[in-house]
Amino acid sequence: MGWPMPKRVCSEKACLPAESIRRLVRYYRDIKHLRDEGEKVVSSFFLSDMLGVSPDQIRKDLSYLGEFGKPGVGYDLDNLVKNLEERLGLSQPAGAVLIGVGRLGMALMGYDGFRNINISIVAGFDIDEAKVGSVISGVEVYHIRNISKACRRLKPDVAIIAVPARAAQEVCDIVVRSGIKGILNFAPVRLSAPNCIWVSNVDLSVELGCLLFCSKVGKSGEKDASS
Amino acid sequence: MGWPMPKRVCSEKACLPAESIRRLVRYYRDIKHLRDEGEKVVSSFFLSDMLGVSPDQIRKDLSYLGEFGKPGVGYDLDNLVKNLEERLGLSQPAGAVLIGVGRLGMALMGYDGFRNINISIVAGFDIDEAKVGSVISGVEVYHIRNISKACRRLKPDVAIIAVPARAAQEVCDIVVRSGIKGILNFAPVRLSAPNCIWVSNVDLSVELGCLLFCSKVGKSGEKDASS
DNA sequence: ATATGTGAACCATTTCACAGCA
DNA sequence: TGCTGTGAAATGGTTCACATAT
Repeated sequence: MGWPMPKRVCSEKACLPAESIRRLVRYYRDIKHLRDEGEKVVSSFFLSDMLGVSPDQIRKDLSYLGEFGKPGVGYDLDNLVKNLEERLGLSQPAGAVLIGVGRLGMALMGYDGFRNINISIVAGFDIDEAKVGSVISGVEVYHIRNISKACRRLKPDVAIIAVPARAAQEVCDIVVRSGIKGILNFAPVRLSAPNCIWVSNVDLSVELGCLLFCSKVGKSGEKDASS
Repeated sequence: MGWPMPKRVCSEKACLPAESIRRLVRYYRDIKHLRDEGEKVVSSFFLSDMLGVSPDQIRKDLSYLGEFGKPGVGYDLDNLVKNLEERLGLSQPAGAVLIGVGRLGMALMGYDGFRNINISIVAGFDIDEAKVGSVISGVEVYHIRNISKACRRLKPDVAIIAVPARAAQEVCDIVVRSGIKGILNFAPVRLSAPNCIWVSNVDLSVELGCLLFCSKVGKSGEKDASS
């Protein structure tokens, strides 16, 4: 039984909550932006205002990856960005293949937010011959039957599945056989994959359904940081 | 300071973890599907296999909303679906307005997964005059300046923001002034909104970045249910 | 015998408090 | 003094175990 993201993730050096990773990736992106605006040094308190996360939480999250700050001073931005990049595995450009060039797939191929974390979509795949050979947002579309061949050439780090629910498991199997180790799945189904494969689900209906529940039956009280 | 989803949500009757709500919405969708296939009664163990969540967790989640099962028997599917629908606030059709008819916006307007939880997008809005007046996936597109007027007529329950990051806060302000109580935000920025507004963020870059971290530096160990 | 519902135990994350360094 | 890094405490979600109903 393959299974979705655990609540805690361990590397050689550290073991940290999945929620911390989420926050750290966001810190990285937003802190890099701050650096690009010319800022030099920041404290966890300054970051707290910017990111909407408590200073304690920020320090704890950062401490999972190393010691990047100077007591009494704060964090040197250049240094912090470089270290986060390194520790998060974002220091060299990563590639993703996208399977399913429908409306959502096309939107993802053109989504320029991935660039901010040094990830780019290197190829698209679809079963529809009419789409094969086209170039969308600068990315070429191939037939699904050529995934394995393309993966040998492009060496993508992860795959994004944006096909209809009924086709998702089959695509997942193909992708796994092609040597991919991480899958971002937009299809509203539970994918079965070997334990060594990381599967992360983005379920748009569930997100919208949760929000509706909160806004209809929830009493708005104290709010709090999360995704 | 407006703020993203708390970790716990309280209604008149109950107070439950946000993660439970996520799971419950998913239960609802998948259990309804099971019912439509003709199944009559299920146990939490059966559902566990189907949903990839422990039977204990399922019973606990369901118990937050009420008592829907019969000891020694299981859950009557018709009854369970009806109750979940009711308690989750999904029993009557809900409407969402979508702001930002770019590639992602168009994909969301055509996303038919929302139908499974009785939510439909009732109008699209954009600042681009070329898009105004067009009909995408059966939904008409209006100019952003007409949001308030349209909201008075359409009474949407929630708004979906799919505009570029730089425009998101302004759109958020407009939407809040129009009386919307829940916002699903796809822009990678922290929105500022009054405390009585629920804001849920879907950050595609962060999701992909997390996955990359896990698949590059994470040691694949025991897996576990989540989003 | 079988399966639910739930209080209690357990465990992980967040928050707190402070030692230590600039 | 100001701020980081981190053990320790507190918080809260998940798992366990069992009383209860069929």
